[in-house]
Amino acid sequence: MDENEYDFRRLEAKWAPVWESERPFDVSDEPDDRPHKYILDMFPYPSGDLHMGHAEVYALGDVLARYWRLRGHRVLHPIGWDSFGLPAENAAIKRGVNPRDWTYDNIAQQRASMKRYAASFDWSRVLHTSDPEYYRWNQWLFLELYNKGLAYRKDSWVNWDPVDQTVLANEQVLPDGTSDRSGAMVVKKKLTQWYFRITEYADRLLDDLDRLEATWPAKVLTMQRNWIGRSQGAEVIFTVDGTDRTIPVFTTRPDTLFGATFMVVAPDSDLASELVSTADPMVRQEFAAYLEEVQKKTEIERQDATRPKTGVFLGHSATNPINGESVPIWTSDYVLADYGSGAIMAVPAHDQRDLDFALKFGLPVRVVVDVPSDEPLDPASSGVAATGDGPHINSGELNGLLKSDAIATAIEMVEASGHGSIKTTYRLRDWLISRQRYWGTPIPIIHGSDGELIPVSLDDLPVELPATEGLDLRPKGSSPLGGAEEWVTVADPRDGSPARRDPDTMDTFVDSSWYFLRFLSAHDDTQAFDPEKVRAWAPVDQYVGGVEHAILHLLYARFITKVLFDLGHLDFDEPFNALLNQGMVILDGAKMSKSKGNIVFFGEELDKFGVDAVRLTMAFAGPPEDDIDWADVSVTGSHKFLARAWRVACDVSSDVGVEPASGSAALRRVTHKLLADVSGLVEAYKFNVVVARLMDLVNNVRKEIDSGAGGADPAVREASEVVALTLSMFAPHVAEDMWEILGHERFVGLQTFPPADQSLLVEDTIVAIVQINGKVKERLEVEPGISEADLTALAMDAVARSLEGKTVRTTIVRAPKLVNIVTAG
RNA sequence: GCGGGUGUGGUGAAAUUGGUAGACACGCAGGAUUUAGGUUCCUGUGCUUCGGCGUGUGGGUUCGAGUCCCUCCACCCGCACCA
Repeated sequence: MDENEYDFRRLEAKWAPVWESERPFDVSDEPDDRPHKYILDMFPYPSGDLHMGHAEVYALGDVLARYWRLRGHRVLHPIGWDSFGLPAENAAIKRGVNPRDWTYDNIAQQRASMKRYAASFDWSRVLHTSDPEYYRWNQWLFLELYNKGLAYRKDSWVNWDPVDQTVLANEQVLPDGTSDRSGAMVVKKKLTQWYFRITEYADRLLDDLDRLEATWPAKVLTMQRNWIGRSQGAEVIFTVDGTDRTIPVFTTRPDTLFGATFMVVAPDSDLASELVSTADPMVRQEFAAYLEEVQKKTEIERQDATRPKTGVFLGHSATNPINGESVPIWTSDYVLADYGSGAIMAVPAHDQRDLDFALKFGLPVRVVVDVPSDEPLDPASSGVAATGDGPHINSGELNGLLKSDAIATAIEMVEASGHGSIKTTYRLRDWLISRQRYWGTPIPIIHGSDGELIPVSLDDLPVELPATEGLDLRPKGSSPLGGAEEWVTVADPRDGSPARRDPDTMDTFVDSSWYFLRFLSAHDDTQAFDPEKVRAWAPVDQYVGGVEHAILHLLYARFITKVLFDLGHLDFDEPFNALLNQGMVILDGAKMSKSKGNIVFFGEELDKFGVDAVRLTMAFAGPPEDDIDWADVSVTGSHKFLARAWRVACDVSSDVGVEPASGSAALRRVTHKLLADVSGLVEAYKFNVVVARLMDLVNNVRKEIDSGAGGADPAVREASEVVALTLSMFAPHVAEDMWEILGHERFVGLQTFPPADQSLLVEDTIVAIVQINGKVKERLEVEPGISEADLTALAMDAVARSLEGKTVRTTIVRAPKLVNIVTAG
């Protein structure tokens, strides 16, 4: 190997061991005066080696971490593994390996790849969520929620695979309604599961999004707002005729109460079965058949709004509290059991779904809002519901009122008679956290023989997973942990009688909802996190990760943070001050996938072009939020640029510390303009522009060396040092080597940017443009301080020929940059 | 259907507050060095009938619009019977 040739393999082999032994980016617990920054990349799931998506997120996250160090901040940039989860278990079943071995083998591989990738992580704080040292505190968190009444059990309808005998996530149900594992038609089954009461936080989760407006992507804010789906309206209470059973309904349009001509109840609700139990045998039979049909439908089929309405009459009627009218009660699957009260008042004239149903089953349609339109058409004959505003008719005291007044008046009316009130409803459901899986955090609850739920004492945590030996991990409808007889059987803490552990494990999103706090006290075995460290570092200043977590992970982490705030463990209630969602790395316009065979492998790219070239390409490809099509970018180009930058450092022949003032003013201006602009650019995530400016600076140094004063020019040294510093954000090996070649002590990543010299930023001359009627005609070199009058005179002179025979009407002057001459006619 | 976003050269993309459109690259063409190729260095490269024309379409505001407003078109993403 020639030391005078740029060779990325040599540089990687040279520097990786140095960083490995010196650990320049570990953050100690010693106090430090520098301002703090907590930069966090979403931690990976260990499902094999790293892929190009990881290459992007860890390249971009490292740009930000390294940037803040260069700005003189103390930066915490930790990494860990989200290592519980289903793929480990699937691999275990399929290949007969131990899920633990599979997981930790993959972690070892990813860890080696990450080190090779040279991200500036603090390797002293690594955590794995599948370590008992971590999930112990996950269990502590569960108990904190349980004690606060935020973790509870309830019956619910879940996706059930009748062949594999297991619960499936919605994502595991294919569009045709079959299981992605067994191919069997998925059905609904009612099971008792653990939930976290996230709905209690719906308002705060929604309202606090306003505080993130400037620092989170608009897309994520919108998605979360839609997901929470706050809807304001009223609850109105109907009464089943001949009984004192009441049915509350939620409506956003209480003003249309006079137009309610029937009610609809969700077929899978308790109310429907209760009502039908006292109906004719004929009705009962029809209902039973309908319910069976509905339950055969998948969630996907059911959500198809274009499907014709179906339903049956429930054999009862109810009284509308606003006008005492009796209306029939039907059931239909367009009403959902778990939204609102699972029952609605149907106003077919003013709601399309109700109208579709009414027309199908011949139910009456009564117009109560006179919606002005070009072609007034009766909804019953047009088939189009009138959803607009207008004066109310056929509505007693509401007649003549417009929507907003009518809503207020209607609510007053039902409130006065004790039949309703203002009400807010949410789309957000409570978070189902039970999983009938092995590879997760055991739920720290003991079931007494009397059915009592007994939380495991904090002293007995962690409840460790039993060994897999002798366990049947195959899906069978209940958790494999239930088969670990010795593990599951415990003495009831109350009286020593036989009791059983809860056999379920927690959703792995629980693990990741607070991991950013654990990094602050990764090895503390006395508490989940140290409040002192939390005060020093949290919340996270900058979070980096994919948009696929826009709802789930980010919503859960926000929820858990608010819970911990309420419990007094934190003094902030939003976990991530700023969020960057990087795009995907795709190939030939499509997402990479094994089946399509369009995969670029992380390791192969590093072998071919080197770590620095791949990282630089990630930053230079375009705005970080956009997808990178690997076919459209040039890693070779990045490699060539890095070699060019490295050679520039080799050509510097002045001494360390040489006074730059005597150097080329033109080159110094380019150098200092970059220094002046780099902060704004990085903080606006314009990494691609920083790289472009860096290339420009290198081109300028090259020119100065080759055709200017040469490598001895002090400005060349100054520029090369700024190149090394700036480049360290993108290409750590090249930057570190340049720094050494330039005669400095390592590490370049621990230096700070010199301040930009403002006096150097002023141009000697600038180009003013002369326009006629807004079109550019001439360019003039002028002094920056030129007066408006002088500039105008110069401009007039420059375009005199074009102005011949024309009358100048007015002149717009923006000295020193622009003159626009407006002519008449 | 509802909500959010994006449209700029052959390609990836730049463009403070409205003020030189296409920075920086890739690709391509030509040249120098070397010469087997590659590397390195230099020059050119939006279109053009050489008048001009150009930021998806059509309009508007303005002395001036990629940027602001309206219309339409295309594509991407999210949600989708949520009462």
